[in-house]
Amino acid sequence: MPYEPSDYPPFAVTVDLVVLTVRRHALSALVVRRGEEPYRGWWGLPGGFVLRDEDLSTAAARELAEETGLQAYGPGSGDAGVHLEQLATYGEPGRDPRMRVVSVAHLVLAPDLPAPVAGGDAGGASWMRVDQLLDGDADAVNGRTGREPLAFDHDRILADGVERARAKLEYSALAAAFCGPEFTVGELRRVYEAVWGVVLDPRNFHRKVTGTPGFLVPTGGTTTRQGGRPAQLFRAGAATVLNPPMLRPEV
Amino acid sequence: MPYEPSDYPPFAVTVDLVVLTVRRHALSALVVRRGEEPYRGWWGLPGGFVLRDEDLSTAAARELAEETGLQAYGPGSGDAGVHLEQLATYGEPGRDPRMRVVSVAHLVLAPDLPAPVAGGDAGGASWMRVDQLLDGDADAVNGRTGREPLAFDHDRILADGVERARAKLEYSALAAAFCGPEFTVGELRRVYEAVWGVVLDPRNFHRKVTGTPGFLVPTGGTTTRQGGRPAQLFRAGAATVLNPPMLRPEV
DNA sequence: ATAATAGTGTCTATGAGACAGTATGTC
DNA sequence: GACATACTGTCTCATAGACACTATTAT
Repeated sequence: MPYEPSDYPPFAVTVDLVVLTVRRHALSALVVRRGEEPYRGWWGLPGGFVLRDEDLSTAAARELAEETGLQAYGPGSGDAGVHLEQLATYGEPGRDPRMRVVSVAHLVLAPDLPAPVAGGDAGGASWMRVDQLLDGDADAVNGRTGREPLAFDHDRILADGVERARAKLEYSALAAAFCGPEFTVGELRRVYEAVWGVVLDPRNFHRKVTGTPGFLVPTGGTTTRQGGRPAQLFRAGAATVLNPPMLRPEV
Repeated sequence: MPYEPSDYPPFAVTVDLVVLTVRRHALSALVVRRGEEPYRGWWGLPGGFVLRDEDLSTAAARELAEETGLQAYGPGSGDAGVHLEQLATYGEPGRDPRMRVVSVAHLVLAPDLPAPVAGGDAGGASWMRVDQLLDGDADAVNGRTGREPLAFDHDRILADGVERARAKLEYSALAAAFCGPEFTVGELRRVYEAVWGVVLDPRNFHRKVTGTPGFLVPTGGTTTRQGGRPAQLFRAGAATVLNPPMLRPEV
């Protein structure tokens, strides 16, 4: 039974990006206005086709740079850049009306960007609050919430990415990926509060994160940019996994 | 810029399966002897091409049934069958010498099968101990361990699948997926011990799992198949997430 | 002074881990 | 009887969560 890959149906492979950041105390995602059919004029996740000799994570990093100017580092890469990891793959027949397209979604965690992102080949890019994008009962039977759904199955991809980010904050040191190179404990706490949508006790949070070895490294500096008493500045430590984990409050 | 998916390079898309079980106190994976080039005669993970109108998880379930006879249920499906979830996607150029192949790996957790699995279109299938398949320094500079590496990048896929399984036992109720429909607390403990490669205190384990609401449901029966005092039989409860988690001992 | 945030200390409830001891089957 | 496993109870230590209190800035 000599079967060759070329005997099998051809697929197009794309990467889609769930780029998350925390802006003004709200978890936000990067969306682009689509300039092409299908779903022309709709908001969607940034992404694009994987090139012939390109690895999946390379394609994701390239698309990220094209659409946002952000430099990513994959697992095990250098020290500068934002966090990028593979999220999941979506390949339902019919998810793209043109042909069979399999999309490998990636998750990017970025610090708050000073300038609004510069669009690539898409019409325009924008940060939108995740709670407004997802908003529970989307096109539920009666609940007209007025929000526009994203193109393709991007609502579901975004939801999966947000859930992954929320879960990873519990047992990894990734929260620092939402901050700049130097940050205070209070700023880190506000990241957790925005991503989880909860309020955390500042005192217990401080004790917890400063007591976890390898999580935070004091840089020696202080800042008063949050007002109040000057706060120590930290940078992310070498620890990548948090043990014991930081559990989100149950409600 | 009218760009169409068909303008972009064609990929073949496959699913590969990391099928894990616990046999004789050892975490084991299903491997098949390859009957075709490339890597003819090597052991590899079961898998195959995704068909034209087939979802990714459907393809994984189909390949699983073809090669093992196991019936899978995806997330949100019925009540019979083994656990199947998407693991990750591997698309490095050159991972298949024939052409560009992107493989969506899936993880299957199955109870110990009474009969050795019946092969599909592959030469033969076999359970092999994970510790023997992975075994630290594979083709390390000098450490000739004598083990044969798997075809393609299946060593890495297997390692990722094993790590996912180990991590999921901590915070999910998935350990029961390795047991039959009815099992004792001791049998469940031996699953944890085999997957994590540790020894757990039977008394504390018993207190922990029976005290977690929704994890175990007593069926009323008892068994002495492990020897000693008859043990209560349980089936998996509705709980899917374990809170607080069952942390693996550090060391 | 007031307000705001940073940081420390202290108490309590809960759970993990160590381990004594009892129960009930097979040989 | 010995032995194996199941199960219960008790103790100790670590940690999460609640919250009082002090410290240091801006206005």
